[in-house]
Amino acid sequence: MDAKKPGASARSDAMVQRLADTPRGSGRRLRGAVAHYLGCAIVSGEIEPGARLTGEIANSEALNVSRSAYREAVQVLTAKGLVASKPKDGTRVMPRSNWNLLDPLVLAWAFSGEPDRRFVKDLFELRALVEPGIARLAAERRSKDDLAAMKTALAAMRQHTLASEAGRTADREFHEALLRAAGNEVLMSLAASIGSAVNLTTQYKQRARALPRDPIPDHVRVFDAVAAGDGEAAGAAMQVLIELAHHDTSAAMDGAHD
Amino acid sequence: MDAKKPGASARSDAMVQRLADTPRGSGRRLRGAVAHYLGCAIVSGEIEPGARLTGEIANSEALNVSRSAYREAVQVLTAKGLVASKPKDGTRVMPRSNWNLLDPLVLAWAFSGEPDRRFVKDLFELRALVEPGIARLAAERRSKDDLAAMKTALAAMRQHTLASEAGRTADREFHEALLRAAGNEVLMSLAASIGSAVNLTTQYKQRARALPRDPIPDHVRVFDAVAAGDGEAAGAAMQVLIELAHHDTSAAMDGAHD
DNA sequence: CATGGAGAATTACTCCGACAAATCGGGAAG
DNA sequence: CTTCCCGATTTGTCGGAGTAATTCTCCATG
Repeated sequence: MDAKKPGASARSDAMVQRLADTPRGSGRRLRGAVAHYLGCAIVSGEIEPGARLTGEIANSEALNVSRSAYREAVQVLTAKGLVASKPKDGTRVMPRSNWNLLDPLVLAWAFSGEPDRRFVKDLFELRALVEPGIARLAAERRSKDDLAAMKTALAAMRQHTLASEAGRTADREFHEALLRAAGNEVLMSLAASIGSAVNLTTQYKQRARALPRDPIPDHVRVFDAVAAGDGEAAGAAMQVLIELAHHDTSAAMDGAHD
Repeated sequence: MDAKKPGASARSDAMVQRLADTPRGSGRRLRGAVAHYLGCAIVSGEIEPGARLTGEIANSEALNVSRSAYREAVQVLTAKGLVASKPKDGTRVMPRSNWNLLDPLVLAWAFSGEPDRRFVKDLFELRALVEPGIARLAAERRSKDDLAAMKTALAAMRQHTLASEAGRTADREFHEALLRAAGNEVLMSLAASIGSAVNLTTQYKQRARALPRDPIPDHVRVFDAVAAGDGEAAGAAMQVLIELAHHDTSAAMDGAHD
């Protein structure tokens, strides 16, 4: 059983290829590429929950990486709740309910292929729950510095459009300032995850060449309400902003039927 | 460089001791213990953000573990956003904003010592934002099966008290059934994290021997509203439930001044 | 004096091969 | 039929060696 079971060898080559394809720019190490490869395979459903991964030795050889690198990649997946390992039983994919869907990397893997409609809907439902609340808290607690930061971010958004990298950075800074104003570390952590998901959907929207709306007025409404200290208005304004974003994203996904 | 720099050796012994203290029941491997040790040290602030961890070789020797085990532990921390590693620069603790505070393990580390008042407040703020929304969605979408599951869980809660393990399990099952009814995977993932935090605070409440309130009526109100399909009422009932829990927890933390 | 680039030092990263520990399944003994 | 033990399988841990990336320093150059 040493040599060429042609099927297996063919798949190995394909795996090595896909692994080599995952670009790993500065900082993305080999183990990161392996984790990316496995993570995508799991999140996309290619490997179903309950299924067993091939043994470490075999799998690491198939990917042409050392067992150490492979194991470290598996540790990453384990840390995110995607798999669990036991001696004799091997490494098994955990049920979806155990996955840490809010982890930025897991989100990235989920969006690496065609994003699942259902998943996007769920994400926007979460945003609709949380972000208005953040806006409300921010309106009640914002300091002068917070307002100033939001103001400059808003100005930058006006100058560069949202199509440019600078514009998107300004958008992020606006939301980050809002978050700081809310003064809640846990919400910050959650919002960071959501933010990375937003970036991915935004990217996707652009891929579909749908950039239909000027987001500035909506942001201004949020800012005004926060500046006025009106929590209810801030929450309402943010809710509108999210509903519009959801609408745009849905439209982009519908349009991308090609 | 083999023998006794007395200071370093003393600390090594202490570290080895603390490492041996972390119990690791079936499934908790050595690397898990190392991750626990380092995670606690970081989350507790013992190692401040921006600080550099000692090099792999030195640190793994200090803990009396192999470099492989140590590295895999660090991978776990990296996966949770607590640290980042670069050649030449070493492994540095990331700023708190980068931490994945909603990860169950990170939460466990955060609650391993005296829980931070501020942190608990932030957590309850998140619960106050999210859980009423979950209840509302559940009321609008619940199926007959969901209602049945909630009913049986509620009955179990009545039978065993919340002081027993069976009672707490029933409590978890109630909330899990509610979550399934809401039909949102992302919310499920988030709620799982929150749930683990709730367990920890509950444990803490009991440590402080404060178990002042009968939680059944509140749960019944939520259940009735969900059964009736009244989203607003369900959200309101859940909000009350959370406010009471927050109140109890705060009281327990005040009482635990000893 | 400022500035940019070549090189040295440091650190994490990857690889390898061997052994230990844990777990599961089946077979022997009661 | 139950219980216990033994062996096979798979992950877990170990130690050491060499590679690659990043930073810092220092010197040459403008």
